[in-house]
Amino acid sequence: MSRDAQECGVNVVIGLIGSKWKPSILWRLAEGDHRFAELRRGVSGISEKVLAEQLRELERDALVSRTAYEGFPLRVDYALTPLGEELNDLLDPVAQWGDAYLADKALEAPGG
Amino acid sequence: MSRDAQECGVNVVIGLIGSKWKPSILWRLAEGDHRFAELRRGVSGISEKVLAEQLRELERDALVSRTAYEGFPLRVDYALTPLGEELNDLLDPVAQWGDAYLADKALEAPGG
DNA sequence: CGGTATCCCTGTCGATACTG
DNA sequence: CAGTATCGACAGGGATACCG
Repeated sequence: MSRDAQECGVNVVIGLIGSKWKPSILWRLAEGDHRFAELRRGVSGISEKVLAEQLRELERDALVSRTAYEGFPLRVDYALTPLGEELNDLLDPVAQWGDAYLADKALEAPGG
Repeated sequence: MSRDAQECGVNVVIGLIGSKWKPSILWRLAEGDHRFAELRRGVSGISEKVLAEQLRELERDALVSRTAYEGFPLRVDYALTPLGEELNDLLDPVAQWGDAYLADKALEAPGG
């Protein structure tokens, strides 16, 4: 695959978090550690398969860390890495802009 | 489709520019107006169909404006709207972070 | 609880040919 | 030059069932 699209930097970030669920996962994790089931509930309609998938990618990309505990019942915690927090912070103004954009659009097309 | 994923704001922005080529198109446009063929060359391996598609979406989303001139040969200019510039500016630090991320990864896996 | 395996559906993108 | 039409490939994601 490599990078056929320009390496705008933005493309890198989109490659990292540009999937359907990753931003939501990251937001949840920004609040603190979460277990698998918590994320499953917190994120909305995501399936187990996809959540696990996204989590593995996030882990691979060093944005999220996974901690498994030995006891029973099974327990695994997911948390943002420093890198993940960095990105999350960076994305905060973007999120605000996105909200404002949405509000603006709502005004233009109230009948939506 | 609507928005099943959380409206994190980031998801909004990803919906706007999270496709394969839009960031690159936006970067080009950030340099100033461009004609269709200029974008086609500037963006790399994008096909006419996809470029036209992306441009229409960008226009629909009020990020890009289209200006057609009557004369011949045909001439159409694309430019960032104020909103588009806003977003582009906002994304600049994100792009820098993305570059740094990439450089960092390159160090970790030189044999990549 | 915390996952993995399977199968399918859909959207996105790519190649190519054609039009005003 | 600046697109549109058509067809096909492919990856991401969804539903469901099963495992340690």
